[in-house]
Amino acid sequence: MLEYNKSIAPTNTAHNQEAVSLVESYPKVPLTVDCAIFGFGENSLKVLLIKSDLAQFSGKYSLLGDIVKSNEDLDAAAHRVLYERTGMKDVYLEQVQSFGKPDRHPGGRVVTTVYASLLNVKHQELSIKDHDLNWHSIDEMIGMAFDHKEILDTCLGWLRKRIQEHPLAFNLLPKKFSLRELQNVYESILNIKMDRRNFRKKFASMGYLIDAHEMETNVMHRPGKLYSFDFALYAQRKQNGVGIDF
Amino acid sequence: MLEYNKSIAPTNTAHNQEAVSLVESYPKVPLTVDCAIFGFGENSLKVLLIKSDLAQFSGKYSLLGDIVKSNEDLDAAAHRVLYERTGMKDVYLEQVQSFGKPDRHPGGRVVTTVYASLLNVKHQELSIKDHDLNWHSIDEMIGMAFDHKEILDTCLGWLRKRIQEHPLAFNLLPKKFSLRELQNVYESILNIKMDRRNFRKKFASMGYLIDAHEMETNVMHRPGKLYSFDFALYAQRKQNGVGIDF
DNA sequence: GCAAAAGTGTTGTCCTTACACCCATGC
DNA sequence: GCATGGGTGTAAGGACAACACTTTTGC
Repeated sequence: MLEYNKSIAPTNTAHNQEAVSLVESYPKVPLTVDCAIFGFGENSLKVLLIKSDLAQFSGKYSLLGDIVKSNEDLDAAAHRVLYERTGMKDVYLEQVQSFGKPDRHPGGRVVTTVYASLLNVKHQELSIKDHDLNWHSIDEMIGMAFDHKEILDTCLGWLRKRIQEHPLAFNLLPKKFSLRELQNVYESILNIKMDRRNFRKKFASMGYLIDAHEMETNVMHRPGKLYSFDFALYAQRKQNGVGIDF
Repeated sequence: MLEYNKSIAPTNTAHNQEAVSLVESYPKVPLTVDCAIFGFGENSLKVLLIKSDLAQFSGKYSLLGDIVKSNEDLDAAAHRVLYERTGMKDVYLEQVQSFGKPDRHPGGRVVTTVYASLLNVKHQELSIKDHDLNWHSIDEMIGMAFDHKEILDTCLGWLRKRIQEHPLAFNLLPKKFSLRELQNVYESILNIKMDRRNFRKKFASMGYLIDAHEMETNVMHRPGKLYSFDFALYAQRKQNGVGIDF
């Protein structure tokens, strides 16, 4: 699935001239990517936002976005935005949806393809601070530019669904984490309370947690054991089609 | 969620001029929509395809697509394609994903936003027959133009997942259907066999099936009862947030 | 010693699965 | 009367939810 067909790369033939002429006749629209960059810290889910460029949206916040270059893959554009804004490479990124209402941008028709990205906040302290780039707690509703509130709501819905079916939580945590931290991620994102014993049993029975043989430090209470997630085992089981729940 | 913010409609102010100038500086790309139109008939899942326009893809098939007009909403464009190709309005349509590899179209850079659509084949007999428009069984792999094989695979994955969580099957069936027809839809799409008794129990317990007090006709065996799906009840329960499985 | 969270098992309920027999209809 | 699918119930197993007490550490 999703195998890329390399046989369609342009060649200089009569056929190709026909195709080129066709495409040249197409209307063109400005295309952007926006990234909803989620992170987790201080026991709550956060999203990275910048202050809007436009005077019209003065004081309002927007998602991290940029134009798609004329010969750039959409995924590549999203990774580039992330790199330019935060300095991070090799970050988990997934396409969520495209938004194309004709009046969603006050400057005219702009279609945007939205990606969601999950970061470990701790690893991001080096980030570039242009445009008042900052983490904002999801709960505090702040004024947002364009249709970015709608987009963020869509991404949050996406995240809530995905985290129950895929091991996304581990992209929001350090490599080694305690079970309490893991549960906090789920509770914050889903906005529910979960039973600690059942939560631990569930993850223990899945068999993806590797005991790091380390303990928490600098906590004001009994320290918990640290674990890491067995991404290799997960990939292997997924490949084998063995029934997995997430 | 997904509430549309009407406050951003263009106005003729200095602010707006700033935004307009900004958007005018953006690179522009050709944008299309493609529809993977699924239907169900003769006990198998089908997809509507046309013969490709391009000589380069002579004999190959492609999804139903068209350009997005410069001031057209993406959803509206998809509905328009559907209407122009099949004559149908008010059809179930959902955005699946956007594809933007720079070389996916031999004529140059074209980004496409893909929608999946589910039709009742029986209702489509009036359809326009341009470009050799025809239903093709999903199983028979046929040569496809562009990256439409990849796109179709993505849509099929989407459909398999969605049909287990949402009542999409009823968009592929007549208003009144037998439980066997319903089960056939699930079995064809998921490519599995299901136990008839458990299947019936499951749907009976959900409470969404309305007894039409009619029987099948023209079948070579004992006729089954016909049911319709209680869309109103489904919408109501969904609204109330009562825990539902699909 | 007190506050705060770690760690741990059992029980009941519900959902899912597996499975077999008689019935109604067309031919 | 035979072929084809319609229609039905039960029992076992697995997953999930509810629930309380002891332990370890920092202060």
